[in-house]
Amino acid sequence: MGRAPCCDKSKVKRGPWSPEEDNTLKNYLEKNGTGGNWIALPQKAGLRRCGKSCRLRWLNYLRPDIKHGGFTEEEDNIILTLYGQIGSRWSVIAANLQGRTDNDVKNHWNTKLKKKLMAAENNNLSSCSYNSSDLNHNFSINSFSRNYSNMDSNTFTSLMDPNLINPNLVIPEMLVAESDQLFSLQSLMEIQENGTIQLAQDQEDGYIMDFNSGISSSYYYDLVNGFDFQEKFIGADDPNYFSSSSNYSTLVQLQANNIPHIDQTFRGVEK
DNA sequence: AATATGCTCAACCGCAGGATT
DNA sequence: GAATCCTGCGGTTGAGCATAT
Repeated sequence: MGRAPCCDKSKVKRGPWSPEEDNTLKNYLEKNGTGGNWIALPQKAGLRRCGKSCRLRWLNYLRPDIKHGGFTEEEDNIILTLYGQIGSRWSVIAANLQGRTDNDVKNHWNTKLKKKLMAAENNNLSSCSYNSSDLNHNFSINSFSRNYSNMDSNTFTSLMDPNLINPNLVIPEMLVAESDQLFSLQSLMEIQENGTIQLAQDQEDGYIMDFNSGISSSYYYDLVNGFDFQEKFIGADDPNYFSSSSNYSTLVQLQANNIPHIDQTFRGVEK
Protein backbone atom coordinates (compact mmCIF):
# COMPACT_ATOMS: atom_id res chain seq x y z
CA MET A 1 0.00 0.00 0.00
CA GLY A 2 1.41 3.38 -0.98
CA ARG A 3 1.50 6.51 1.08
CA ALA A 4 -1.72 8.49 1.33
CA PRO A 5 -1.60 11.71 -0.73
CA CYS A 6 -1.00 14.89 1.25
CA CYS A 7 -4.22 16.42 -0.04
CA ASP A 8 -7.26 15.60 -2.15
CA LYS A 9 -6.15 16.49 -5.67
CA SER A 10 -9.71 16.81 -6.93
CA LYS A 11 -10.36 19.62 -4.45
CA VAL A 12 -7.23 21.72 -4.87
CA LYS A 13 -6.15 24.01 -7.66
CA ARG A 14 -2.98 23.09 -9.50
CA GLY A 15 -0.72 24.78 -12.02
CA PRO A 16 0.53 28.37 -12.15
CA TRP A 17 -0.32 30.75 -9.34
CA SER A 18 -2.42 33.84 -10.04
CA PRO A 19 -1.40 37.25 -8.65
CA GLU A 20 -4.44 37.10 -6.35
CA GLU A 21 -3.32 33.78 -4.90
CA ASP A 22 0.20 35.15 -4.46
CA ASN A 23 -1.17 38.15 -2.56
CA THR A 24 -3.36 35.99 -0.36
CA LEU A 25 -0.49 33.71 0.56
CA LYS A 26 1.99 36.53 1.05
CA ASN A 27 -0.37 38.56 3.24
CA TYR A 28 -1.28 35.56 5.33
CA LEU A 29 2.33 34.51 5.90
CA GLU A 30 3.49 38.04 6.69
CA LYS A 31 0.76 38.33 9.32
CA ASN A 32 0.70 34.84 10.76
CA GLY A 33 3.77 32.93 9.65
CA THR A 34 3.46 29.26 8.76
CA GLY A 35 2.19 28.29 12.20
CA GLY A 36 4.48 25.31 11.91
CA ASN A 37 2.07 23.49 9.64
CA TRP A 38 2.01 23.95 5.90
CA ILE A 39 -0.67 21.31 5.40
CA ALA A 40 -3.24 23.26 7.41
CA LEU A 41 -2.14 26.64 6.07
CA PRO A 42 -4.09 26.86 2.79
CA GLN A 43 -7.42 26.34 4.52
CA LYS A 44 -6.61 28.99 7.13
CA ALA A 45 -5.41 31.40 4.44
CA GLY A 46 -8.43 30.75 2.24
CA LEU A 47 -6.52 29.14 -0.61
CA ARG A 48 -7.62 26.15 -2.63
CA ARG A 49 -4.07 24.86 -2.85
CA CYS A 50 -2.10 21.97 -1.50
CA GLY A 51 0.10 22.85 1.49
CA LYS A 52 3.17 21.63 -0.31
CA SER A 53 2.36 23.87 -3.23
CA CYS A 54 2.01 26.87 -0.88
CA ARG A 55 5.31 26.08 0.75
CA LEU A 56 7.06 25.80 -2.60
CA ARG A 57 5.54 29.01 -3.90
CA TRP A 58 6.64 30.90 -0.81
CA LEU A 59 10.14 29.48 -0.63
CA ASN A 60 10.90 29.71 -4.33
CA TYR A 61 9.13 32.88 -5.33
CA LEU A 62 7.36 35.01 -2.75
CA ARG A 63 9.93 35.22 0.02
CA PRO A 64 11.18 38.81 0.30
CA ASP A 65 14.88 37.97 0.15
CA ILE A 66 14.68 35.98 -3.09
CA LYS A 67 17.01 37.11 -5.85
CA HIS A 68 15.52 36.85 -9.33
CA GLY A 69 17.38 37.12 -12.60
CA GLY A 70 20.58 35.81 -14.12
CA PHE A 71 23.43 34.24 -12.21
CA THR A 72 26.74 36.07 -11.95
CA GLU A 73 30.01 34.47 -12.94
CA GLU A 74 30.98 34.35 -9.29
CA GLU A 75 27.81 32.44 -8.49
CA ASP A 76 28.53 30.07 -11.37
CA ASN A 77 31.98 29.41 -9.98
CA ILE A 78 30.63 28.64 -6.54
CA ILE A 79 28.06 26.25 -7.98
CA LEU A 80 30.65 24.49 -10.10
CA THR A 81 33.01 24.26 -7.17
CA LEU A 82 30.48 22.83 -4.80
CA TYR A 83 28.98 20.50 -7.37
CA GLY A 84 32.44 19.06 -7.92
CA GLN A 85 32.72 18.37 -4.23
CA ILE A 86 29.29 17.39 -3.02
CA GLY A 87 27.31 16.65 -6.17
CA SER A 88 23.66 17.55 -6.58
CA ARG A 89 22.96 18.69 -3.05
CA TRP A 90 21.18 21.75 -4.33
CA SER A 91 19.93 22.96 -0.99
CA VAL A 92 23.45 23.02 0.42
CA ILE A 93 24.76 24.80 -2.66
CA ALA A 94 21.89 27.29 -2.58
CA ALA A 95 22.57 27.98 1.10
CA ASN A 96 25.90 29.42 0.01
CA LEU A 97 24.37 31.76 -2.53
CA GLN A 98 22.57 34.76 -1.09
CA GLY A 99 18.94 34.87 -2.21
CA ARG A 100 19.05 31.77 -4.41
CA THR A 101 16.82 28.76 -3.96
CA ASP A 102 17.65 25.12 -4.50
CA ASN A 103 15.17 25.05 -7.38
CA ASP A 104 16.89 28.04 -8.99
CA VAL A 105 20.32 26.50 -8.67
CA LYS A 106 19.11 23.16 -9.97
CA ASN A 107 17.44 24.76 -12.98
CA HIS A 108 20.49 26.87 -13.69
CA TRP A 109 22.69 23.81 -13.49
CA ASN A 110 20.50 21.72 -15.76
CA THR A 111 20.03 24.40 -18.39
CA LYS A 112 23.36 26.22 -18.43
CA LEU A 113 26.19 25.01 -16.25
CA LYS A 114 26.01 21.33 -17.16
CA LYS A 115 26.55 22.23 -20.80
CA LYS A 116 29.26 24.72 -19.90
CA LEU A 117 31.07 22.08 -17.89
CA MET A 118 30.76 19.46 -20.63
CA ALA A 119 32.09 21.90 -23.20
CA ALA A 120 35.01 22.77 -20.93
CA GLU A 121 35.77 19.10 -20.35
CA ASN A 122 35.77 18.39 -24.07
CA ASN A 123 38.10 21.34 -24.59
CA ASN A 124 40.52 20.14 -21.95
CA LEU A 125 40.52 16.59 -23.27
CA SER A 126 41.30 17.63 -26.82
CA SER A 127 44.00 20.13 -25.87
CA CYS A 128 45.86 18.23 -23.17
CA SER A 129 47.77 15.66 -25.15
CA TYR A 130 50.08 14.46 -22.43
CA ASN A 131 50.42 11.17 -20.74
CA SER A 132 51.03 10.64 -17.08
CA SER A 133 54.49 9.16 -17.59
CA ASP A 134 55.64 12.60 -18.77
CA LEU A 135 54.98 13.96 -15.34
CA ASN A 136 57.76 13.70 -12.88
CA HIS A 137 55.57 13.31 -9.82
CA ASN A 138 52.96 11.10 -8.25
CA PHE A 139 50.13 13.61 -8.33
CA SER A 140 46.68 12.02 -8.15
CA ILE A 141 45.75 12.83 -11.68
CA ASN A 142 42.28 11.31 -11.56
CA SER A 143 41.23 13.37 -8.64
CA PHE A 144 42.62 16.43 -10.30
CA SER A 145 40.84 15.89 -13.57
CA ARG A 146 37.58 15.32 -11.80
CA ASN A 147 37.69 18.41 -9.67
CA TYR A 148 39.44 20.93 -11.82
CA SER A 149 38.23 20.08 -15.27
CA ASN A 150 35.88 23.05 -15.47
CA MET A 151 38.67 25.59 -15.16
CA ASP A 152 39.69 27.70 -18.06
CA SER A 153 43.39 27.93 -18.84
CA ASN A 154 43.86 31.19 -16.93
CA THR A 155 42.36 29.76 -13.81
CA PHE A 156 44.44 26.67 -14.23
CA THR A 157 47.62 28.69 -14.53
CA SER A 158 46.66 30.78 -11.52
CA LEU A 159 46.23 27.74 -9.37
CA MET A 160 49.56 26.34 -10.34
CA ASP A 161 51.55 29.54 -10.08
CA PRO A 162 51.35 31.24 -6.70
CA ASN A 163 52.52 34.49 -8.23
CA LEU A 164 49.50 34.64 -10.44
CA ILE A 165 46.82 33.79 -7.93
CA ASN A 166 44.00 36.27 -7.87
CA PRO A 167 42.91 36.41 -4.24
CA ASN A 168 39.29 36.83 -5.29
CA LEU A 169 39.31 33.89 -7.63
CA VAL A 170 37.13 30.97 -6.68
CA ILE A 171 39.08 27.85 -7.46
CA PRO A 172 37.49 24.43 -7.43
CA GLU A 173 38.45 22.49 -4.33
CA MET A 174 39.51 25.66 -2.54
CA LEU A 175 36.10 25.92 -0.98
CA VAL A 176 34.61 23.24 1.20
CA ALA A 177 30.98 22.90 2.20
CA GLU A 178 30.53 21.56 5.66
CA SER A 179 27.43 21.84 7.82
CA ASP A 180 25.91 24.11 5.20
CA GLN A 181 28.75 26.61 5.51
CA LEU A 182 31.48 27.42 3.11
CA PHE A 183 35.08 27.26 4.23
CA SER A 184 38.07 28.40 2.28
CA LEU A 185 41.08 26.14 2.01
CA GLN A 186 44.59 27.50 2.02
CA SER A 187 45.86 28.49 -1.39
CA LEU A 188 49.37 27.75 -2.52
CA MET A 189 50.19 31.41 -1.97
CA GLU A 190 48.95 31.29 1.60
CA ILE A 191 50.93 28.14 2.24
CA GLN A 192 54.00 29.88 0.86
CA GLU A 193 53.39 32.92 3.03
CA ASN A 194 52.90 30.80 6.11
CA GLY A 195 55.96 28.74 5.30
CA THR A 196 54.26 25.46 6.01
CA ILE A 197 50.92 23.75 6.27
CA GLN A 198 50.15 21.06 8.75
CA LEU A 199 48.03 18.23 7.45
CA ALA A 200 46.89 15.15 9.27
CA GLN A 201 46.17 11.89 7.54
CA ASP A 202 43.59 9.37 8.65
CA GLN A 203 45.38 6.04 8.87
CA GLU A 204 42.30 4.04 7.96
CA ASP A 205 40.82 5.82 4.95
CA GLY A 206 43.72 8.04 3.94
CA TYR A 207 41.70 11.27 4.16
CA ILE A 208 43.79 14.32 4.77
CA MET A 209 42.74 17.15 6.98
CA ASP A 210 44.02 20.67 7.47
CA PHE A 211 45.10 20.32 11.00
CA ASN A 212 44.33 23.88 12.05
CA SER A 213 40.84 24.19 10.55
CA GLY A 214 39.86 20.54 10.91
CA ILE A 215 38.65 20.46 7.30
CA SER A 216 39.49 17.47 5.16
CA SER A 217 39.55 17.68 1.39
CA SER A 218 40.84 15.84 -1.65
CA TYR A 219 42.66 19.10 -2.39
CA TYR A 220 44.94 18.37 0.56
CA TYR A 221 45.24 14.79 -0.53
CA ASP A 222 46.49 16.05 -3.86
CA LEU A 223 48.92 18.40 -2.17
CA VAL A 224 50.43 15.61 -0.16
CA ASN A 225 50.60 13.23 -3.08
CA GLY A 226 51.90 15.91 -5.39
CA PHE A 227 54.58 17.44 -3.20
CA ASP A 228 57.54 16.18 -1.36
CA PHE A 229 56.76 16.48 2.28
CA GLN A 230 58.22 15.83 5.66
CA GLU A 231 56.31 13.45 7.80
CA LYS A 232 56.47 12.53 11.41
CA PHE A 233 54.31 10.28 13.46
CA ILE A 234 52.33 11.69 16.31
CA GLY A 235 50.56 9.46 18.77
CA ALA A 236 46.83 9.34 18.27
CA ASP A 237 46.25 10.35 21.86
CA ASP A 238 48.52 13.36 21.77
CA PRO A 239 46.36 15.98 23.51
CA ASN A 240 48.05 18.81 21.69
CA TYR A 241 46.98 17.62 18.31
CA PHE A 242 44.14 15.17 18.23
CA SER A 243 41.06 14.22 20.09
CA SER A 244 41.23 10.74 21.57
CA SER A 245 38.57 9.45 19.20
CA SER A 246 40.40 10.59 16.09
CA ASN A 247 42.06 8.27 13.65
CA TYR A 248 44.23 11.10 12.41
CA SER A 249 47.63 10.22 13.59
CA THR A 250 50.16 11.22 11.00
CA LEU A 251 51.24 14.81 10.79
CA VAL A 252 52.42 16.00 7.45
CA GLN A 253 54.33 19.23 7.22
CA LEU A 254 54.18 20.52 3.71
CA GLN A 255 57.09 22.88 3.21
CA ALA A 256 56.49 25.98 1.17
CA ASN A 257 59.87 25.74 -0.49
CA ASN A 258 58.74 22.61 -2.29
CA ILE A 259 55.99 24.45 -4.08
CA PRO A 260 58.00 26.11 -6.88
CA HIS A 261 59.25 22.66 -7.80
CA ILE A 262 55.77 21.35 -8.20
CA ASP A 263 54.66 24.45 -10.10
CA GLN A 264 57.31 23.64 -12.67
CA THR A 265 55.97 20.15 -12.94
CA PHE A 266 52.41 21.26 -13.42
CA ARG A 267 53.34 23.53 -16.26
CA GLY A 268 53.59 20.35 -18.27
CA VAL A 269 49.84 19.99 -18.43
CA GLU A 270 48.86 23.55 -19.10
CA LYS A 271 47.16 24.32 -22.38
C1' DA B 1 3.09 33.20 -41.80
C1' DA B 2 3.14 28.61 -40.12
C1' DT B 3 5.35 24.98 -38.03
C1' DA B 4 9.09 22.63 -35.67
C1' DT B 5 12.50 22.61 -32.35
C1' DG B 6 14.95 24.15 -28.33
C1' DC B 7 15.18 26.42 -23.95
C1' DT B 8 13.75 28.06 -19.48
C1' DC B 9 11.81 27.67 -15.18
C1' DA B 10 7.69 27.15 -12.19
C1' DA B 11 5.47 23.48 -10.41
C1' DC B 12 4.62 18.73 -9.37
C1' DC B 13 5.88 14.10 -7.71
C1' DG B 14 7.51 10.61 -4.75
C1' DC B 15 10.70 9.42 -1.38
C1' DA B 16 13.53 9.77 2.95
C1' DG B 17 13.83 10.89 7.38
C1' DG B 18 12.76 13.40 11.59
C1' DA B 19 9.04 14.46 14.84
C1' DT B 20 5.00 13.25 17.06
C1' DT B 21 1.42 10.29 18.73
C1' DG C 1 8.57 0.12 18.87
C1' DA C 2 5.09 1.04 15.35
C1' DA C 3 2.25 4.03 12.90
C1' DT C 4 1.37 8.36 11.24
C1' DC C 5 2.27 13.08 10.09
C1' DC C 6 4.90 16.58 8.08
C1' DT C 7 8.83 18.76 5.94
C1' DG C 8 12.53 19.04 2.87
C1' DC C 9 14.82 17.32 -0.94
C1' DG C 10 16.16 16.01 -5.71
C1' DG C 11 14.34 14.40 -10.07
C1' DT C 12 11.15 15.26 -13.58
C1' DT C 13 7.53 17.40 -16.30
C1' DG C 14 5.26 20.51 -19.22
C1' DA C 15 3.55 25.26 -20.41
C1' DG C 16 5.09 29.18 -22.47
C1' DC C 17 8.34 31.68 -24.91
C1' DA C 18 12.21 32.27 -28.34
C1' DT C 19 14.50 30.96 -32.33
C1' DA C 20 15.19 28.38 -36.55
C1' DT C 21 13.45 26.44 -40.74
